[in-house]
Amino acid sequence: MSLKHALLGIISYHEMTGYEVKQFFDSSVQHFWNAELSQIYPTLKTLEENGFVAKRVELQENRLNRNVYEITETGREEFLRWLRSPAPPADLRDPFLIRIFFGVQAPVEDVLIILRRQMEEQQKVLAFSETVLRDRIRDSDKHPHHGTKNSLFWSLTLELAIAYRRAYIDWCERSMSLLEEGFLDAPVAEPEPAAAAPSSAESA
Amino acid sequence: MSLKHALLGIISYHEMTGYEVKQFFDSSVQHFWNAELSQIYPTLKTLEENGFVAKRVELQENRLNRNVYEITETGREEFLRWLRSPAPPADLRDPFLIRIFFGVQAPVEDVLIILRRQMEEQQKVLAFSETVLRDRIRDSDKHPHHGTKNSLFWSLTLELAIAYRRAYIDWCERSMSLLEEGFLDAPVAEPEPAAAAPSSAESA
DNA sequence: CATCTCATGTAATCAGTTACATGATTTC
DNA sequence: GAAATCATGTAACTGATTACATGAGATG
Repeated sequence: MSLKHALLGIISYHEMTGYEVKQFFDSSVQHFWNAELSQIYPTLKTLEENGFVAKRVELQENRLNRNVYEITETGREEFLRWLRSPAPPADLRDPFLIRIFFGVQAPVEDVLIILRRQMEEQQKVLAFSETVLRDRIRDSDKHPHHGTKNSLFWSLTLELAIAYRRAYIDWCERSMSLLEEGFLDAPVAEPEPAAAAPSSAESA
Repeated sequence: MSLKHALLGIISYHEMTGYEVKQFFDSSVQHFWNAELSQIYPTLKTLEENGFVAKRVELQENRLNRNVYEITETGREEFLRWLRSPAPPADLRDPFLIRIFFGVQAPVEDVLIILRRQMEEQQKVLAFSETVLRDRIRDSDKHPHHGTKNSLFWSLTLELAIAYRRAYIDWCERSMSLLEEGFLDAPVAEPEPAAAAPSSAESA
């Protein structure tokens, strides 16, 4: 499980509560990873059982006590071991491509519509990455626990995300052009005058 | 769940057993989706309960009977409805990027090593996509159930996968260059003559 | 004689999301 | 007075993988 190691990595910067870990996720690695609090809390517990982190309870008045986790020496070793261990290339798992794959089964116009919509969504994500997220990294230089070197690695991950979105958008454009060409070659959807009105069934 | 619709899409070509569906996965959509038999069989069952597919049992001698599934009219309607419905952009979930993100915590040489290894793995996937998979599409034109139009959509999905791998490889190269430059700027890992030998602990 | 293909499933486990439950303090 | 922030968790469910179980026929 990568989450365990992601948590170790985060806590290795400095001690943190589960809640703070979640904030870290939302403000920094959210473009390639995410985790809910309901997953973070139990994972911290098992990490503690494994001896990779140590818990310290900070008593508070009139509100829930804070469980502050700190990385242990074995935790740090385990994290570094994992960091250098080989990672098989992540496979693409994209539900949108399922739609495209079966595109013959719908009118070309409809496929063009979903392609355009997908492109727009991807553009939104890209825009967000290129503005908000990049600025966030720039600002992080000023903060403690996040020196310039650290933000170099942070931007590397962001640049991959950006490259991916750009490639996706380009692909949408190329696909739309191709389909428009193909549409001209074989105008199946046009209302033909005589006979054989192709109704829904038995196209297989 | 996308699997349900993927199965509907596959079965909409022509009736099939669960085993054949798995073969279809392995030979055509494997570059962006996968499913195990242990997931396919129960899913076909629920699809049947929903009335989207109909099961017919083909008796066989001396071996297990074949459960052949055929799409129903409602199944086809549901599939087309889903096909045109909007798909939110898939988010990148890449464990390798977690390693890079925390790259400061390891010697630069080690990060360069994992980057190179990742690049090589991505190149293998790319090579496979550009040879085997492309050929497979070309050959599919001759087969029944898979006309030229169908293979157009098939190649579209493959081209996205290829574009993604290429972008990934480029990014690996750029990242390695950047890190090599940065390494020259700040040679932290070099054996310094005097004092302060930085041993493992308290770097946070 | 071993391995692959055909053909079906169940059980256990893992990873992740959504919903539920609680409650004080701060900000708008 | 409502909503967001801080802070903890559990329970239910979904989606996917791995392991288990069975067994005939074909290929090498």
